[in-house]
Amino acid sequence: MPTYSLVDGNSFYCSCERAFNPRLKGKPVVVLSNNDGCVIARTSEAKALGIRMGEPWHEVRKRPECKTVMWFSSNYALYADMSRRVFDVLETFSPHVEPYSIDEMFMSLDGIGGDLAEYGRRIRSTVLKATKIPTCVGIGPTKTIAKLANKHAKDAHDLGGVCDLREERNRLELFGRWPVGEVWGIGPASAQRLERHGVRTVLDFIRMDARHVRDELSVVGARIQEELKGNSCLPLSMVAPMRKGLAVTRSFGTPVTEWQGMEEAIAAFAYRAGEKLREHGLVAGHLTVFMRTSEFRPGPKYGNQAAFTIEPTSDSLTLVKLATRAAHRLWRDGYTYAKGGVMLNDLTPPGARTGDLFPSKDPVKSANLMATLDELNARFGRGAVRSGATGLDRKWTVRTGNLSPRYTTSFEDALVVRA
DNA sequence: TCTGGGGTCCTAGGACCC
DNA sequence: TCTGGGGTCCTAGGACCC
Repeated sequence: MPTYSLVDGNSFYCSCERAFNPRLKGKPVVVLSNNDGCVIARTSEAKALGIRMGEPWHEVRKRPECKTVMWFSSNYALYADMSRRVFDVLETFSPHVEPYSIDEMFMSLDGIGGDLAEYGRRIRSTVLKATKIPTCVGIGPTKTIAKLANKHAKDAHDLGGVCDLREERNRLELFGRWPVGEVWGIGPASAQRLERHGVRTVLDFIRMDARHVRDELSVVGARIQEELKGNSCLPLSMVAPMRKGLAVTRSFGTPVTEWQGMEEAIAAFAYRAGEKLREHGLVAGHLTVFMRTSEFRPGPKYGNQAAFTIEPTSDSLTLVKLATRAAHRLWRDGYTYAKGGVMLNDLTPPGARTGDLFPSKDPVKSANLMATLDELNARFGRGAVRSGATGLDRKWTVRTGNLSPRYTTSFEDALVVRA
């Protein structure tokens, strides 16, 4: 059975600010989004004041008890640099580290003997010493369980920041108390659907009929259920897959009512999008432009987007020209626009042709897929599983028996083969 | 039993994540 | 005055092909 751990920086953005400013220690600190609009990170002291994630800062700062809160505009260059430092430390503990987000890293602890909780404590103290970033460590037989363990390590202060849920008997009692919505991948919509079936806790969910889960929550839910049962479906991938798209979008600081203002904004977004593209050494073959009125303010609502294929490019001026032309078609007079953006998709290295395979495609996933395809073909006969089967988690076209349904999804078969 | 079958590509929209 | 900015994956359905 594999062993995963998830190492997660506590109040990461705030901790980064604290790392360079000792006076912030023990004080309520928040980091704000672009334009200083909302709170996107807060220390435990700030949480204790009732400041919620995503709350508009202009509302929070008015509250008397929040007058003393120290606040920072976000500094993503700093946070990315701190994230890399944490990664470097973790690599001294395991050769298999997958950065999942700026503040979370999955690690494989396979083959590491002894007391893993003790190992986790050593990871924490080493990271803290080297980077001044406090962390929590969750350990489990699957990524999804490691994620839950990490959350528990954060909540239960008697654990010393480390929680090991490898043993099933240690899990089940906790699972019976946790709402299913706390599981990684189960959001509000899924939780509501499950509630309708009387499923409230993680334990309820594990005990739900697998086919039923698939019908309600698709393969995504089925995979999560397997993971919670202790069967690993989500492998570690150390190679970052090639970026699939990028976006530059903003809420406007002051609402836009004139075409000229919109034109300038879209041009700036497109220009910046081109810069990002060049930073990654890629060109884009698909461009999307959108604009919309505020969701929060009264008045006439309007929103629209235009998406189209372009000659692959990363040239900012070309992108600006194409994007503003598209924006012009979307523009309607008489509205107060609050938001807009430019998105780029179909990213490839320059000069790539249709059908090229890029080395940056995740080799771990690819190897798993090919092995699984081979096994399925061996089982159902050569050529039984055809293209279109692009992963464990996608459509499988299985040519056995009657052909009636257009696609036969045999996720269960895939799981059997894996096991 | 069965009312063409199998496939690709594209788009839109939903859901979730940090 | 002021309400984030990114991302990923999955599903469904239409157009089109042989």
